[in-house]
Amino acid sequence: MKFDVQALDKKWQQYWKENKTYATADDTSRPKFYVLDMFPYPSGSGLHVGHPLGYIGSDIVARYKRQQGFNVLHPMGFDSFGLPAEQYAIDTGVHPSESTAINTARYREQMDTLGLSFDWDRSVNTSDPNYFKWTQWIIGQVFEHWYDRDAGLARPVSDLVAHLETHGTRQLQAAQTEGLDVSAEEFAAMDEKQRSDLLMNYRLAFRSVSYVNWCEALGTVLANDEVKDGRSERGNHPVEQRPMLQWSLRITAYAERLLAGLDTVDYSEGLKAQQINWIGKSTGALVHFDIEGHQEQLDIFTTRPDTIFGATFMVIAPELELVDRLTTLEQRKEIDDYLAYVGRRSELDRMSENKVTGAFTGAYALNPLNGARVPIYIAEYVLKDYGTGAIMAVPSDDDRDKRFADKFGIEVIDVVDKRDYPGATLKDKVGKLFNSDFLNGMDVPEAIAAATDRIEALGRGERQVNFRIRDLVFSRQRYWGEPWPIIYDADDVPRLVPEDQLPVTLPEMEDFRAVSGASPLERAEQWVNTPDGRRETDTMPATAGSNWYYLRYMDPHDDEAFVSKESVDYWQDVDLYVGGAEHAVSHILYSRLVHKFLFDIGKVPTREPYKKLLNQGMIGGPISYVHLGILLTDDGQRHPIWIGSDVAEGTPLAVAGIGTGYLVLDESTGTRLTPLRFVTETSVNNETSFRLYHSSVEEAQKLEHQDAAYFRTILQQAGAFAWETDKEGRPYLELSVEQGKMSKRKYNAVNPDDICARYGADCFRMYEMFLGPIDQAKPWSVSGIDGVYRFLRRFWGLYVGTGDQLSVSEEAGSREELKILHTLIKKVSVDIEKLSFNTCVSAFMVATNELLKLHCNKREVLEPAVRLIAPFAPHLAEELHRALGGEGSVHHAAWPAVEEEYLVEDNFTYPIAFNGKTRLTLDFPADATKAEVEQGARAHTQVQGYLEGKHIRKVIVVPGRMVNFVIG
RNA sequence: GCCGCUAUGGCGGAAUUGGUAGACGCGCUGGAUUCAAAAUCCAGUUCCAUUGGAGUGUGGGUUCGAUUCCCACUGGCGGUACCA
Repeated sequence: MKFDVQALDKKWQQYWKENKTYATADDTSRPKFYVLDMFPYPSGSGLHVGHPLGYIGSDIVARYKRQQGFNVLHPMGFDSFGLPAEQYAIDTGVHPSESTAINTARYREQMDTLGLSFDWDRSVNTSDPNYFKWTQWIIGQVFEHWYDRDAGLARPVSDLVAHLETHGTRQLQAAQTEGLDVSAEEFAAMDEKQRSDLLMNYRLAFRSVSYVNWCEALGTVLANDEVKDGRSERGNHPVEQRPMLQWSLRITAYAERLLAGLDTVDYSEGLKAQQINWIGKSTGALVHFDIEGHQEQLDIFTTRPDTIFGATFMVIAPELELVDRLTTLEQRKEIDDYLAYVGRRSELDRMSENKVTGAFTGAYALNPLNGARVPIYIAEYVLKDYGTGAIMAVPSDDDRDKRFADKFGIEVIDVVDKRDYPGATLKDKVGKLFNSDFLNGMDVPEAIAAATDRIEALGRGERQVNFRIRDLVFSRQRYWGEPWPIIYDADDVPRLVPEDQLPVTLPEMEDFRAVSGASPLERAEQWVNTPDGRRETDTMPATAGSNWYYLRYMDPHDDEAFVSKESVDYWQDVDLYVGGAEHAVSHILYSRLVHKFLFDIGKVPTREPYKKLLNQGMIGGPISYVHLGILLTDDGQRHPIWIGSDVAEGTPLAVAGIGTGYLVLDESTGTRLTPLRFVTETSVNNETSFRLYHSSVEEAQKLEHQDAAYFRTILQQAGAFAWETDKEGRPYLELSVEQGKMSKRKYNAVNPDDICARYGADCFRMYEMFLGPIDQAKPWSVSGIDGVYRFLRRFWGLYVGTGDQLSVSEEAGSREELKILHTLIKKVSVDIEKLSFNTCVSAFMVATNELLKLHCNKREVLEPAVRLIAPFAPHLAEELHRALGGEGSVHHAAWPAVEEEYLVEDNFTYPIAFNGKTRLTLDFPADATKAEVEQGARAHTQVQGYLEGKHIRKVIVVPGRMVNFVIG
């Protein structure tokens, strides 16, 4: 038998596939363990070395649990609906289903190459009609339910109708789009359409006109998490806010439960914090202000009702309809001008320049506590979406209000005395109230309660909890997604497609382009027009399929339900979920939402989908390309500079030898930045800088290249750079290398296949684990993989002699050898549980080195070692296991048990410290008493040398730990 | 700004949760083997000083003893941002 990694990989991968070694049994007698990886979107570029990090980690856990006798569910599937495949189709004419099938096959092949133990018979694919039938079914259920705040759960819409028939909206505590007041009589008088519209106000999947993120370039609306810095996450296109009629999911109904549930799950603090942030709960009060000369009131939300006596003006969001009604004749022009200005400002403008702007409406509100007359302004710093879209402004205790008051010359009334809290900022909730009537002398927290009590007593408001989270916009004007299972009848009443008619599949189309907000599906006339009415033409976002997929794996071929009751009762939830932190907010939050909904309607037995979540760290690649940017210096000069890829325009920079300024558009090329991609050839592993030679710039210019035009500009401007000369006299620039996320776009992706082909899958797996803690970000570097390869060869060498013959002896292992084995068993078992895979690998190395030193070849020691390494190096372990005569696959062989007796030490080596500094070590029997150790240590000649001429103040002896002499 | 994570040799990282800092691996140095190279094996490798000292981003503190706990900073990474 030879150490031929390529042959071993091939042999055993083939065997596992043919024998379905990793098939999950429907054996409910054994305890279950569910290890799940976030399924990938199968992009055209395949896996890079960053992907497998999590897959390998979860695979190790799956194999370990399997060997421990758990019935392990470890599936993999594909999130195959989504924008990129559609965009690719538009660009190339290849149908998304075709490109998806090709990419999926490639991913599967790459995963098999890594020796991952997935049960492929349970694989799911979100664009498969047999799968999305159930995505549509679930959304249909969401549509058929409303949220009862009294009961704290989702209830069928039929219950709501019953309530409306008897009580109208009275006593209805429902999550709703807007507060409505309808009596039972009025409800009874409504026709179908009116009722449908009314119910829409309460459905958990509902249609409404609201401001949404519209992306012109993609021709679709986007969810908040698909927008980064005012641009689309996919494609980096500008996004604007537009009022549109869209489907949404009422996630706000679940905000409180999504928050509370975080206490019951094992997620990292960082991840919990992100979710908490996103949900954004804040407790305060809703206060009604009268408006002078108007019937209606101005409602505001504040977390600081205590500062109400310092409210010297009100601000409302420019978008509110109220603005128009409040504006006086004299102020009309000013307000109209301001509204026009706001209309021109994009999200991007707002973010990049944070200016103080606003306009006075001419109207006045009346302070409900002291009747003070306060002017009402509009300003863009007040957001229409948060709270009521209006605030009482207290310039004495809020930075933004202060800036506004300063600019518009508005009075400031100090109401909180913060002299006792030096360093406290305006917003900190500390200090004593003054200038505040009945609140005077109170501390802020007390005053908040007192002010709220008074406001409630006067009927001028009530306590309120506000959330930052917005309802989830759930329709897309795209082709490649699940069609909404809705048909509008002749009266335009939306009706759910009955279950027996699901799935609603996509029509075949030639051209998927969305035209000005109209879904491409609208052009599929035959498909749209059904005997029952017109089909909804919007599709669902990619998250629709991914937020419940973990349930489908439990019962992937069920035709009767998305998951059978028996299956979900057995598998319950995911024990360990592994995936990238980039999905920390959206994906996890949305699947928690859907899970809670399914819990409410009795379809799942657990309240949370994922017990424990592990975010693997990103493996960065060196971004070995640079950009040309233009630095506009403070003196108005423009200088070309080299910058990293992540520097955005407008960034202030200080460049040595040039000066300070900020980055501007490269007008000569009309692009934002100019990428230089040709430097990738340079090996930049482990370097912090690399040399860009002038000659390579010239060469690149000659290439047939999409960026060729840019290179000319670069050469023209190259003179501005500080070229240095190397030993051979060639001019070069010293450029820094930055680490960044691997992606095809950045030309820094490393393909795992190449590494597996060269070193074998086992080596690749162990090397990725050896890189460091799995949850930490780290740069990819191939240096060091040789060390792991050498280790595997040495490990192999324990079993197989120089003549490629098995050289294992049946002789009993020595106590020393068995100690090495059992130390290893303990270390690896504990560390896998801790998900500390890097230390497992080094434990294997240590044990191997020690056993080699002892020339150990005893079966008693080596046979269990094979079972230990099996989760890490499955191919090599399987080969050795069979060679040793093992029955069946090593991956079903029992995990070795620790025998503590071998770990007991006769002696303990005590560190002997003087004033805390360790100077020497001494051996004493492990069971020596404190006094014995102290006596023995004092008697030692070397110790006496240290003690000579010194006064011993104290001796600390901790048995089994250390000895410390405190001397002076 | 706010939130979270993080900082240890030339590099990736380890340290039983307050008890021998630098495990393991890379790299480097020297040696063996070889005609030679690769591969392999052996020894060394935190820094400074020929004995001894210093040392886990910085400054303080608690302790017999601190990489670990507390306080105040600084840098890096990630998230988020007129959220009232």
